[in-house]
Amino acid sequence: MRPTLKQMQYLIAVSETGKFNEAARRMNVSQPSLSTQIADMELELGTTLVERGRHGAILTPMGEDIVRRARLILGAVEELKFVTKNKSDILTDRMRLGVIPSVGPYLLPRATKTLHQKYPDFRMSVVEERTLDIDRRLRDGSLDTIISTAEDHPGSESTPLFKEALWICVPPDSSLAGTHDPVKLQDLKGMPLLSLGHGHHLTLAIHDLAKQSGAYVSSEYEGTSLDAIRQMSAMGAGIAILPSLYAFVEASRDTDIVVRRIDHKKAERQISLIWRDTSPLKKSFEQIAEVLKQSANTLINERDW
Amino acid sequence: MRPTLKQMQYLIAVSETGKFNEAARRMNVSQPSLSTQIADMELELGTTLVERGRHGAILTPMGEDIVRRARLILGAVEELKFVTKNKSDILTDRMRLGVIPSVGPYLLPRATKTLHQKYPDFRMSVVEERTLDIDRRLRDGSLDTIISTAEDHPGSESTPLFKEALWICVPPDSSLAGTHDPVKLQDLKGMPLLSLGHGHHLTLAIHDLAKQSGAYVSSEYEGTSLDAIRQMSAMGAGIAILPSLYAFVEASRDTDIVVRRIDHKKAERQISLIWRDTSPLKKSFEQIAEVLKQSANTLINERDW
DNA sequence: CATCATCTATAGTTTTAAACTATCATATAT
DNA sequence: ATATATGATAGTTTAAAACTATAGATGATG
Repeated sequence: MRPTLKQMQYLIAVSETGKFNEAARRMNVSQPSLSTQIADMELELGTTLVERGRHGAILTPMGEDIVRRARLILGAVEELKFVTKNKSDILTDRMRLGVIPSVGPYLLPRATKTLHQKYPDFRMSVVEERTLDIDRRLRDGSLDTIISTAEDHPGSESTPLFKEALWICVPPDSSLAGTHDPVKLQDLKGMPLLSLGHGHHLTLAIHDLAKQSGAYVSSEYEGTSLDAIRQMSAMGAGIAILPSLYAFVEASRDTDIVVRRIDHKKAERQISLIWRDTSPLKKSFEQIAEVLKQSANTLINERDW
Repeated sequence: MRPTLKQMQYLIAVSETGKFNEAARRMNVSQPSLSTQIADMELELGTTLVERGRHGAILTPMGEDIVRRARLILGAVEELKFVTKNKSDILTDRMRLGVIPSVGPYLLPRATKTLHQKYPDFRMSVVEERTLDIDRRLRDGSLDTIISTAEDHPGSESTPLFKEALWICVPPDSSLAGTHDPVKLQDLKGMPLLSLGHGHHLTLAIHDLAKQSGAYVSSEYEGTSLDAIRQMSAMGAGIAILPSLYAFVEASRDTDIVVRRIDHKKAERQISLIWRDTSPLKKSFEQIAEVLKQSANTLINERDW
C-alpha cells in the first residue's frame, strides 16, 4: 500500500535533516535509494513534497502536512508494536468467557474478584448461556473459553475445575424431608422431578437420573433459572435437582425447603474450563483455571457439611 | 518497517472473512502469500494473532486489538492520501509569506481579505521582517515566498506586483512645504534625510537618494517603523522618505505634515512577489500575485492624486 | 467407511521492489 | 580555478513478496 511506512520514515528524516544525503545516512540506506522512495511517494500522491536544491531539501507546505500525519501514523504503529511486547506469557488480554447458568452466578462473582487482584491488567467479559449455545459460540470463535461439562463439548481441550454432586430439594412437608442424610436412588422412584428447559446440561442429567431411579420428569415448567426451580419445589410442584454449588450458596439459606445429597456415584458432574484444541491461549486458560479451582474450593469448604 | 501496512490489511481481511482463503481472494493475492505475511507479522510481534483450524481463522483477543489499531492506522493513511488529491492546482495549502515592513501593514490587510474570499481553503501566515532577514528566511526555507524588491534577492524568481514612488514628508513650516507638486532632486541638497535602521531596503534607497541629490542621511534615529519616521519628521527632525503605499494610506491623513512626490526616475521601486527558483509552487505564487496586484491597484486608484 | 470438499501449511520458483555502486550535473565556497 | 557540497540517473544485485503445486488434516457426504 502506497505510501509505505518506510517511505513516510524517509520523508520525516528528510524533513528533520534538511538533506537527502544525511537523511539516507540516518536511515542506513544509500542516498539514491532514499531519493527513489521519496520520488515514488510524490508520484503516488501526485504532489511535490520536497523542494530540491543546492541548499538541500526543503519541504513544501503540503510536505510539512504529510510529515505531521506520517508522524502520527508511525506513532500509532509503534504503539501497536508496544502492546504486544512483554505480554506473551502473562494474562493481560481481554477474554470472552462463556459459562452455563447453573454455575455462573454462584462461582464467578468471587472468582472474577480474585482474578482482578492477581492479574490487574486482565479483563474478561462473561456470557451466561445454556450448554448448547456456549458450545456453538465456542466453536464459531465468539467465545475464547467456557466453563461447562467437558463431555458436552467433544473435540475440545479442557482442564478440570471441580466436581459437583447433585442434590434434591423438597418442601419441609415432603416425605423426603425427614432427614438431611443422603437420599438413595430408589427413594426417588415414581416422584416428579423438576427440570430446566431444553439445551441445558442439567436437563440431560436430570433425565438420566429419572431413568435410573424410576422417577419421571415433570413437564409442568421449563425454565432457565435454578431459582425458579427451587421456588416451584417449595410450592410442592415436585423435586428440584440442584448442583452442589447452587445448593451451598443459595438453597441452604432458604428455610422453605430441605436439601439432601443424592447418594449415587453417577449423580455428580465434573465442571471444567474448556477451549478449542486449536487455541493458542492454553497458558492463559491454565492460569485462569487455577484461580477458578481455588475459588470453587473455598466456596465448598466454607460450608462444613 | 514491520508490521507493514499491507500486512495490516491482510490481517483485517482475515478478521472480516474468517478464512485465509477468502481473505486472500479479497486482497487479490494467493492464499500462501497471505498466510506467509500473517505468519511474518506474528513472528515480528511475538504473539499469536490468529487461531487456525478446520473452521478457518479466528482472531485471538490480542489479534482483535491489533485489528482495531490497524483499522485506525489505515484510516489515517487514507486520509493522508486524500488531502493530496484534488489539491495539486488550486490554492489550498498553508503558506508562509514574508513581507518588508514598509509594505506589509498597508497592503496585506486588504489583500488577505480578498485572498480568503477567492480561495476559502487557503491559509497564510505572514512574517514581517526587514529585507535582510526575509532574504535569509526565504533561502533557508522557513518562508515560502516574500514581498520585496527583486534586486535584493538575486537568484530567485519573481513576478512584479506594483511600482512605488518615493515621497518626502516634511512639517508644514518647512521650506519644502509650500506646494504639493513633485519636488526636484536638487531641492533636497544639503537637507537631512530620516532613515530606517540597517538591513532595510528603504534605507539603501534613501542613502542612494542622498548621494544623488546632495542630501545627507541623519544619524539621529534608526527605527524600524515608518510611523516613527513620520512623527520625527513632523517634529522637524528632518525629511522623511516614504514609499507611496504608506504615503497614501497613512501619511495623507496626518495634518501635521505635508507630503510631496519626488520627481525623479530612480526615486521609485518595484515591489515583487519573490520565491526560490527551485520552488515547485510557482503556480500558487502566481495566483497569489494576481490578487496582490489587484489589491495594490485598488489602493492606489482610490486616491485621485 | 471411503470419498470429496475445504481448510491452512510447506516447498520451490518467479517476479517485483528496494537496495547497492558508480557516475553525472550543478552550484557554492575557498 | 578547484574542491566540495548538493541531488539525479544508470545499471546491477539483493531481498521481499508474489506465484504454482502439493501436502496434511478435518469435517461433511453418499
